[in-house]
Amino acid sequence: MAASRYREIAAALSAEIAALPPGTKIDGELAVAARFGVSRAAARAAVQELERQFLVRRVRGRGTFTSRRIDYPITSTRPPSWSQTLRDAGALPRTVVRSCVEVPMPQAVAHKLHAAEGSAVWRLQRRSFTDDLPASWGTEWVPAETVPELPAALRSVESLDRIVRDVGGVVPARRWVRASMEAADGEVADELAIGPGAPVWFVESVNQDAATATPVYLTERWIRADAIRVVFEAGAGPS
Amino acid sequence: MAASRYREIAAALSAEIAALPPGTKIDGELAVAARFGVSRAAARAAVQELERQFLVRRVRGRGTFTSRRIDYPITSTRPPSWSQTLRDAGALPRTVVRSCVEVPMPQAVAHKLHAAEGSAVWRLQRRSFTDDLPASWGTEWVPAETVPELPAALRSVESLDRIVRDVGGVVPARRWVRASMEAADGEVADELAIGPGAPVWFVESVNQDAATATPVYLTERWIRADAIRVVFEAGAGPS
DNA sequence: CAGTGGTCTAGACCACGGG
DNA sequence: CCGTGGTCTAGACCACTGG
Repeated sequence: MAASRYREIAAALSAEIAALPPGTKIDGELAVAARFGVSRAAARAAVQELERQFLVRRVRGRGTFTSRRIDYPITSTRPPSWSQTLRDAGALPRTVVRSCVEVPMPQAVAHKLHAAEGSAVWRLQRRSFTDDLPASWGTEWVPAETVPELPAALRSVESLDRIVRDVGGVVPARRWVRASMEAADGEVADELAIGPGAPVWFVESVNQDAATATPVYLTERWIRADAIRVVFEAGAGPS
Repeated sequence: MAASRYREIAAALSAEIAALPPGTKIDGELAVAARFGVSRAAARAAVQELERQFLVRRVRGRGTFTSRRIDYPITSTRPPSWSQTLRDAGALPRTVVRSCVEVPMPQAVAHKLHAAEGSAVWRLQRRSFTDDLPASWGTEWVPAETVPELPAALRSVESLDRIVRDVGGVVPARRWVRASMEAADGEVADELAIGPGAPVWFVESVNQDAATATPVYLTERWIRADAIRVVFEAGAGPS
């Protein structure tokens, strides 16, 4: 079963930090090694165990900190807004635009949006943070006719959901969504500041106007599994 | 970036094993250490990297083997049959009954099945294997009136979907499903033969009769994320 | 600059599985 | 019995962060 020193230590630390608020700095590897009288390698194994269980987050040069996962529910009823969903969960979302350029719509995107291939579309690449930690990275495809001045709009409002409501005059709702868990590879791992192989979500979503059922925009988003607890729910509720 | 010896080794091994059929035995830690001229710890780190990326599976006493994840799509259209879904993906599913007892229906289950609390229900606990490797473990709740002789039926047929079709005369379809990724804790880790903290799915599903829309049974299932690639899809398809 | 986590070495003993 | 992976020690150097 457990019966290994580093798991005992992990369990002890786990109990200690359970009540601490997220973001609290806790003992590092050397401190744990000294306190429990083990080598640094064993102490490291214990702290890595906590990291695998999403209980702590470690940053080289800074230290080890208590952590929590933010719930991110994906359902047909909830509006597909990253910022709103995270605020509802009590987190502080922040989104940084990496690039926003107008390009001819690729075939694959046109197919999903029921739009004409080659028509003008904004390709928006953004990184999102929760509580100042990188959590998500990906691309949104917004037809230029829906929001002609997207870069300008993004300077005052971070939420794409809000922009298409206010400027485009549509109410986004999920039309189709697909999600799976993957191991982060090179580019994704870099953008999310995690090691390669760390678990990440890949979520693809086509959003439509609630009134007209017309596809409005497409998102392709990678999400850190240690930062966000994606909960997928579909069908008639159990109640 | 990468720039560490063990990641270089992991990348080299990854390329080597890419073409091998799943289940092929490959070099162990000592062999890798000798071949690349590094310590066993570095070789171990490389092989663990491959394990995190779901490329190999390691078993103490036996060795390291190439691996693959089986796609397990969860959609409203596909029938909620574990065995059929896995066979469609080209895997060989096998299910072993751990226990099957008739109990009074708990309140939480009754609520989800729209049934009377305390009425007779089978509580079926099973483990499932794909290609003879443990992949899933969990509980199914089947009202006794639907399948009065469930233990007898299970002796000849493994698929619960098939049994309720043939004996209960209903056609199961997903009514409601909820899924999230968690870190395996004690009991789950034991049943799935993985270390604590390994990534696992928790999938809860209420299935109903396609014709009458009456809830038929409830499943609560833990799934090894390294063995099964769960893909959810909801809403009107992109095509 | 000191402290952190990331990597690495060269050993060691153990539990487990299969011949 | 031997080979496997799981755990552990006692060191070491490095890259990165913060003051």
